[in-house]
Amino acid sequence: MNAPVSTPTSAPALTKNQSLVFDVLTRSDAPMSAYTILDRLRDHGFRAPLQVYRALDKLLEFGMVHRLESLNAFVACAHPESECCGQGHGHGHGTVAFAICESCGHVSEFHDHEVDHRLGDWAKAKNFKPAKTTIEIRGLCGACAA
Amino acid sequence: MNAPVSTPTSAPALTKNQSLVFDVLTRSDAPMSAYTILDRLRDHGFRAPLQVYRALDKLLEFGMVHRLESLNAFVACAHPESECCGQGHGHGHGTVAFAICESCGHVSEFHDHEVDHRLGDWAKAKNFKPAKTTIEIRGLCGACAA
DNA sequence: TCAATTGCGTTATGCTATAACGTGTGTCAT
DNA sequence: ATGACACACGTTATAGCATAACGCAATTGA
Repeated sequence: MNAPVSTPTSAPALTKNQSLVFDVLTRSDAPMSAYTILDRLRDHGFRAPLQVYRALDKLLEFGMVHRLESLNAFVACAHPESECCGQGHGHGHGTVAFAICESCGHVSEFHDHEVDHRLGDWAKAKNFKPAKTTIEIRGLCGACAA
Repeated sequence: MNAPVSTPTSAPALTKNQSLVFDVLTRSDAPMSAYTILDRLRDHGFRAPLQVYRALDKLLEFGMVHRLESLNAFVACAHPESECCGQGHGHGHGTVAFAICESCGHVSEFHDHEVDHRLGDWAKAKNFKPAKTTIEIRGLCGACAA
């Protein structure tokens, strides 16, 4: 009774816990820490951090969620159009960047092919094999910079 | 007796604690966590994390040390030539990127003007005011990818 | 049917970071 | 000088983030 439930639609089937965590992240308009997610899900039977972290690990693996390293927090992927951004799944469009407003907490996810390319060139030149690339810009969004 | 001691050479004068922390980081060829630094400095009278974090805060402010967000660790700035990389000090050359080897722990610091420029353009277009930008590539260095 | 895999729940623990308090010491305008 | 201020420091306690290690339940597939 703990196996993933396949959906009629698409993408990897999520287990109950994974769905709950993903839903919470999707509804949020700001990044959430694992412990905040845990608190939101107490009513649904969550008791321990590991329940959240395990679900997050899978969602990260599926490319449905991103981790913001500079915040120790998580967001749902902003462009769910066709299987998303993952690296190592073949599809997707490479590295994603984030602009994080330090005032309102809003996060904009975007992709810049040229940036990707430049970093890839550097890696190639140095014989470095990239596994995962993090790009996070912290500052003030248009609304907050007013 | 706790005030910074001015050196004959240059740069902001460091206090004793700041010097100790900076020295430890400079001698290390891999990033160090605050707690690892603390352990290295027990013999020099360090007893509590705050002593390390306070020194690190200043060193970060001076641009002499970088924080690796994806590692929760710190490195000495790799290009001490003329006052370094800082943002907000006027000098320096903008955002710095890091390539982190997940096998040997070695970190390469570099700068790509074009990447900087592209991210700056995105920000301008979105009316986003960047304060600090993080770029970290994790993977395998040439030696370890062998 | 049996072994392997995967998800789950629980308890305990470890690592990372900061809050809040008080002390000492320089600076500088009065 | 003296008092106000800023800053570095030391200490204790606590908050916030993440994982180790155990065992159970269900699914899969040889």
